[in-house]
Parts: sequence; C-alpha cells; structure tokens
Amino acid sequence: VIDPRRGEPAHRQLADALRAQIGRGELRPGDRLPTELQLGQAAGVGRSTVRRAVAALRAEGLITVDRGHGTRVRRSPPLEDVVLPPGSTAIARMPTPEERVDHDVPEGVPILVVVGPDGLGDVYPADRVRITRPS
Amino acid sequence: VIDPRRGEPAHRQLADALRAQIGRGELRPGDRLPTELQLGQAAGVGRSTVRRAVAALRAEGLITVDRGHGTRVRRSPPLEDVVLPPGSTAIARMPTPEERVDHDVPEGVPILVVVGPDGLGDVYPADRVRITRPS
DNA sequence: TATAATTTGTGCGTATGTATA
DNA sequence: TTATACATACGCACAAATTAT
Repeated sequence: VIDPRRGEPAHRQLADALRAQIGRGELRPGDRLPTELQLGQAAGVGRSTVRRAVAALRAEGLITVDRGHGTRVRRSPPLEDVVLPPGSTAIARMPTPEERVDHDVPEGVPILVVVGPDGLGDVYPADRVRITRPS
Repeated sequence: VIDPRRGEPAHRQLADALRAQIGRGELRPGDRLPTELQLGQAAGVGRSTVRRAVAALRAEGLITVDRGHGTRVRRSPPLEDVVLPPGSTAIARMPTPEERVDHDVPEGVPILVVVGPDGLGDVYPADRVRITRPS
C-alpha cells in the first residue's frame, strides 16, 4: 500500500489513500475509520506516521477526531453564511490556543477573521462558516 | 521555563512563550529563532515537542521555516487584496498536498477558496491574500 | 458505583534523509 | 566536501477521555 521509495513521504501517501477512499464513498460520512494502530499495521507504518496523515485530513475538514472514542468521516453540515460587510476584509489563519477555546474551534481547523472598517474583528471557525457577498 | 505539571502541554507552553516574545518585539521580523535543538535544550524538552510548537507558529503565520537554513520571524508583507465578487462565497481550510504545490502554499498555511456563482473556485494562500469587499 | 479495555494525546529518544550554507 | 538544520520515521511509555463490563 505504502511505497517507501516513492519520493512522497509515507504519511502523505497514507493521507492520499484515505482521502481517496472518502472521495470514492468507500468511507461515508459518519463512518468510523480504523484505529491508529490498525491503520499503521495495515499500511506497514508506525503510529506517528499514521497520526500525521490523520492530522492532515482533520485539517482539511474531512474527518473528526474524538479522544478516547475514535475517528469518523465528517458529516458535512451546511456552512453558515456570514455576509462580508462593505469596507470589510477577511483573512484566514490558524487560531492561537486561546482563540480555539474561545470560539470552540476543533484542533487543526483554521479560522476566518472578518475585520470591519473600524478595525474590530470577528472570529469564525472555518469548518462551520463561509464568507458571502450578496449579488 | 516549561512547567510540566501546569495542565497545559509542554509544546503549547513553548509556543505561547515564543509567541509572546514575538508579540513583545523581543524577536523582531527577520530575526532568526534558535535552532530546534537549542530551543529544546533551553526549554528542557525534546525536539519533537519543539517541532510541534514551531509548527503551530508557522500555521499562525508568525514565522517562516526554511529547511537546511533555519526559522525566522515573518516579515509581514502587505496582504494582497482579492475582491469578493457579488454572489460569490469564500471558505478557508487546509490545502491538500496537490493544492499546496499548485499554488505554492507553505507548509501549515491555510488556503482561501473563492467560489463564484458559476461554482468555479479560485485558490489563494491565506498568508498572502485577504478577501475584501469595497465600500 | 467501580473497574477494565479501548482509543487518542503527549513526550521522549534515536536514526536517517535532504536542502542549504 | 563538510557542517548545519530541518524533515521523516520508528518505537516506547504514559496520560486522559470514552466506552464497555
């Protein structure tokens, strides 16, 4: 499954394989993924390598990870629309730990910061919100 | 410097300390950070712990990391403004490896995906672009 | 209620590869 | 060529949260 001399790192090859399974629907929303140990044994890699692959998919918003429970394919909820007011700007970045707890952002998920003309900013988790401009 | 029994994980305490140094101006844009080995020895933690802290700051856009060279405080370039067209939406997430190479996105940096009314999307690295709506 | 099993989170140490100077 | 510094990968141990017994 994983080819060590493929040029691509093992954790990316594993992430690609899992991403493809989700994309093809072999793993459907709500399905549980194998445990990190099982994934590692099946792919012939260590657990730290598995964890990097899992972290990538989590950051892309494809899966959710719950400590003590497991990993599941994210049920994609409809994103909430946040209108970008005239004269405002929006930037995206990873949150600080404080911002993560303040706005209930899952680990590895970016935030959207909407800054108004007055310089004040609102923070939104990027996995639940999209920025819109009405036509 | 790092208190193991503080509740907070060591890698987050280290990230907080570095973030504070940058925020206070003790580390200024363009300055090089100590090597991962030096940071670890100074803080009394292993290199894998240091790397997690460094990865967090990189994801927040505070530093740049160059393999074989070192780590520096990011010189904040003026963000390029991308106008959000009427009827368009913008979402943020982490890129897939393919998107990273296609759009030259540094490791750990989110992307902004602007989707027009026709459903076609443009991808921008979140560390170089901000979304704007003219007033 | 208490205990154990499961599963992810944190942290260490070590080795090796790769890009840069 | 050599040295430096980050990247990848492994294995191990223990902690913490959840679920099952």
